[in-house]
Amino acid sequence: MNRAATPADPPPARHAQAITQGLELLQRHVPLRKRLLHAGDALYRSGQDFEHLYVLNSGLVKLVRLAADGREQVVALQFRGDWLGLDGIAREHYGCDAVALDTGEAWAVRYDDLLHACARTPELLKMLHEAMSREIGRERDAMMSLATLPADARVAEFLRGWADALAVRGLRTDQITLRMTRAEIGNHLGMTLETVSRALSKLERGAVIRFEEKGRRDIRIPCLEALGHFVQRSLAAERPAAPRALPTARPPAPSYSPALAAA
Amino acid sequence: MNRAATPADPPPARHAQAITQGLELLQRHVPLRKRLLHAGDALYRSGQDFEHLYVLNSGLVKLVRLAADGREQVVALQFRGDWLGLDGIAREHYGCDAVALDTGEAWAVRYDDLLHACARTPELLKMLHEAMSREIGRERDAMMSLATLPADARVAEFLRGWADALAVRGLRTDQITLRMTRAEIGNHLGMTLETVSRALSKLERGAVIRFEEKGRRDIRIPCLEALGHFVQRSLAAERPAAPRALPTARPPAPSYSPALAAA
DNA sequence: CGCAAAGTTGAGCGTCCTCAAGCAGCGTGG
DNA sequence: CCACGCTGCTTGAGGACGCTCAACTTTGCG
Repeated sequence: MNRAATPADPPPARHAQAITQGLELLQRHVPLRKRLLHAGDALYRSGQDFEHLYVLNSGLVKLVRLAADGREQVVALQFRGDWLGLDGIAREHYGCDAVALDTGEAWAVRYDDLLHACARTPELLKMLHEAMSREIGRERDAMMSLATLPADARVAEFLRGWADALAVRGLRTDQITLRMTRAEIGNHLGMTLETVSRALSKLERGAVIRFEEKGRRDIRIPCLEALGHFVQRSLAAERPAAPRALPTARPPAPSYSPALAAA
Repeated sequence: MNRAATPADPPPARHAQAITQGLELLQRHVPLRKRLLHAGDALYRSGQDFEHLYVLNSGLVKLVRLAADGREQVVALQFRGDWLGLDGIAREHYGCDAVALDTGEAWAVRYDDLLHACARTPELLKMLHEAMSREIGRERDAMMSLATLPADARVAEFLRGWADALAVRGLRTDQITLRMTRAEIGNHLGMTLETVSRALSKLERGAVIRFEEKGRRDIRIPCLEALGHFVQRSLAAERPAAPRALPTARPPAPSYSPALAAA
């Protein structure tokens, strides 16, 4: 459980270990209060004074942003090892509600304590910065999904992202239990619950996913790549030739293809 | 220019000073290389090795995310005082192209140097964390715009955000010079250039904005609040009663209304 | 002066939203 | 135990918002 990760391990296992080791590091160097969560519990709410960061040890949490006019938006889903409350640092108030979607455990860390610990344990600081950096990247991916994909593809991409999150944590990716209603998924993806439902039905008809016997909240993913292919087909269909590239970017276009080229 | 900000200053001036003081702090404690930018210059490109963070001292930069399949997405606009390259920390490669939209100056800071300086100057670390936290918050606001607003309102909200960015920096907000084409704005907002054009025309007809004499890239904003009102009217029109609240959030709904209640 | 790039505006159409009806799972109480 | 109601899900029909295609105007630059 705490042997060093080696290059011989398959990548998902390496990542899962990194998360576990990060949690151990945290536990060893920073005073923390563990908090048990049940589905529906709010870890914190938008507008409350910021004092703690939280690291999710298990379970699943949604972050819901609230606009002054009453609009709500599920801006992120957080899994084991993810940090919660990062948007509170700058404003000194949390910017979202953090609501558990499942039973789990969050570790509360006073931000001040964390900073002191970071001063003596640089690995901790590195971990925090990577968490924030990753969060920024994830949000940008989400923006791109919202802005460039049709509804069906957005749902497919959402499932792929969920499966990726499981893979990184060393869990099986051929089966996802959605712990959200269609309305929540739709809200997160910028579409109505009916459109989510239709998109899932379409994915099932295309044999990209399958529903489990009882309950249409458990989804089987026979082949992960098929989800990606579905996205690409959606794009090819509505955009036969050139993607209307932005004028200012990349005159020659080098050979590497970055961005989503992770594993 | 470097007197302390006092509570007597109006809020925008306080923020502008904070930015200036932050830049001075940086300059004083961290080795940095200044780099002059012209419109179209790329500060760095997606996929390049991450080594430097950049702080914008003047000018305007867009961040463009590139998907493996060729899609491009303008994910953020950065103004004076903003940090660039934050999404590179976790992956050790930049996740976007950073392209100047205007003449300006960026300060390059080696990330390692910055960390060393932070160890001895906690204010620096605070500044970095606030920048990252703010970025996360901004991106979430953008996501909410994309997911919940109709096209017209999204354009109005975009202008409001731009004006806010100017206000925070102590600049006049009654006039904006868009340094982007309609296509770039549309890409950023998840709509076509034609829709951007129509939305701007509609805002002009509604006397919410006015075009400057020559060139329709300079926009006058007689009244900042009018932009917000326009957004609210768009929402009220298509959603007469309840906003279809998410099931799990806020049973009672307290009295404070957070989120966008800044400045 | 002429060309290319950017912007505006209109007409037609497709995707997705709205509204509505029906069904399935599930906890409650008679 | 089953009726009942509630919440969540699915599916269809119709309509609207925004995209596509196209023509034209304006601006900027060599």
